[in-house]
Amino acid sequence: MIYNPRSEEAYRLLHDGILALARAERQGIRLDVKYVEKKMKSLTVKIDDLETEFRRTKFFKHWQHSMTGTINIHSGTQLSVFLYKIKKIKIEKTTVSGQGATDDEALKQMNIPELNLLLKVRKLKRIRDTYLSGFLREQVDGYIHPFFNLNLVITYRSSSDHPNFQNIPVRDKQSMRICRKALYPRPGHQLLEADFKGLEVAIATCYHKDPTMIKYVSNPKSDMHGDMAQQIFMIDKFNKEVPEYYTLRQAAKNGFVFPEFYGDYYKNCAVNLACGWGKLPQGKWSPGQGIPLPKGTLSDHLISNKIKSIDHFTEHIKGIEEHFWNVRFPKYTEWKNRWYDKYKKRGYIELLTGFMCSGVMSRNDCINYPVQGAAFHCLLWTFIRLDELIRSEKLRTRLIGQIHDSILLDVYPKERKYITEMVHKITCFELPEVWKWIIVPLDVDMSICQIDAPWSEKEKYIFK
DNA sequence: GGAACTCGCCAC
DNA sequence: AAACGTGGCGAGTTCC
Repeated sequence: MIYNPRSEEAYRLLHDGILALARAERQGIRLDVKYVEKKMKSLTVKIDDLETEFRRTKFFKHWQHSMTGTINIHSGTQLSVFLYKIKKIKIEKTTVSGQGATDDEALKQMNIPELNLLLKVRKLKRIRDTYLSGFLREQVDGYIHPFFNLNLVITYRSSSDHPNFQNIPVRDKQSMRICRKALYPRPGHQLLEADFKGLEVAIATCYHKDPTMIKYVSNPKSDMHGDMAQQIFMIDKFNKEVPEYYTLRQAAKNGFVFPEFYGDYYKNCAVNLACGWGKLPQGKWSPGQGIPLPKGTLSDHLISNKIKSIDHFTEHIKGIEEHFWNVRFPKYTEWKNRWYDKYKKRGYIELLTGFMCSGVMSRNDCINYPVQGAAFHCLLWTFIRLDELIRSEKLRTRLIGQIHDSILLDVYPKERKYITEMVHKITCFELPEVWKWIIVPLDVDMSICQIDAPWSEKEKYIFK
């Protein structure tokens, strides 16, 4: 529901936005149908081989004898019964409904080699049955036409379906290559991706205006995640060019900073940091454990700093969390409290882009929704402007997709220089000019594929 | 035989 | 006091 003085502008954003997105839907993304069909077949062979291998193991025989009906090795329910009721493995992790979990994390923890076969099969099946078969089912004359919705997400973000273009694998290299190798530019064209850099952090800063955060997001040489890695892991001379330290920086970013922004708390962060990212065991630590560092391993380093167990580490992270919110970013904390109090008083919150969120919201919801929503609106505004530009100048480049803070274009190579300059101009200059509430610089990262190359072959693009 | 649910997992 | 936000989707399972 939109009911505020800026509702006309807010309305126009969604009106123009959905039209621009509909034009992208109509354009579509080129699919290599032959490749997908071939790959699905070869994946099927691999999956069958792995399943055959699994069925020969003692583990499987035991499972089979333990039950009366026929086994479905892909049934979480059956696996849960076998692992926790028959084999009586102690439940370390439960599902939301309280059953013993059988997800990746739970199975890895058990250290049963046969389960690794099952995990491999799961991954390959997902590639085949979710992504490749989805592409094939949805393609028309060699093009997929993902939908982009503006009316389904509570935070005012978009969603995508038929097929979902916003969850194609990227982090896992094998899955990324297989899935993204299916998607091509038009003949003679090249795929270009433009991503806002740290968009949600920048937009959050426009709400809370914490001076330390303003410095972090305004100074390209500063490095919040590096600083947090240095503090969390107690590194004297931190240098993100050192590969081992870069890993710690990734851990700090994805295992502490972002979860804290979303409202997580230190206990979860500590376990994820140490056991997930750092590969340390739960309980007491011994020398030589965990990921390697320039000298020794993570456990060696932490033990030398008097942190000898997950409990010690959790206490340490508790201190880091307190420092993070009370010393490093106190104005951010004040804003969170003020913002939530305001919601409790009025029953709604207002986004910087003029939209309202109301209804029952938790504290975390109140703090996250306006950031997610306004950040996506920056993307949508850019998308609309690019769509107008491409149509008014009758360019051959096409807008073909969008993933929350990034835009995918199918670029006519002769227009590449012009398009990338315009993307830069629109995102970094025009947008903050029009929306005065954007008080920190915005920046955009671009990556590109060679002419006629698929999406899996993306490289960094330096346009300046 | 389909609707609704749970679980697991992909993205940002 | 509470304790990570938003989606889509496939497969298995249960309910009617």
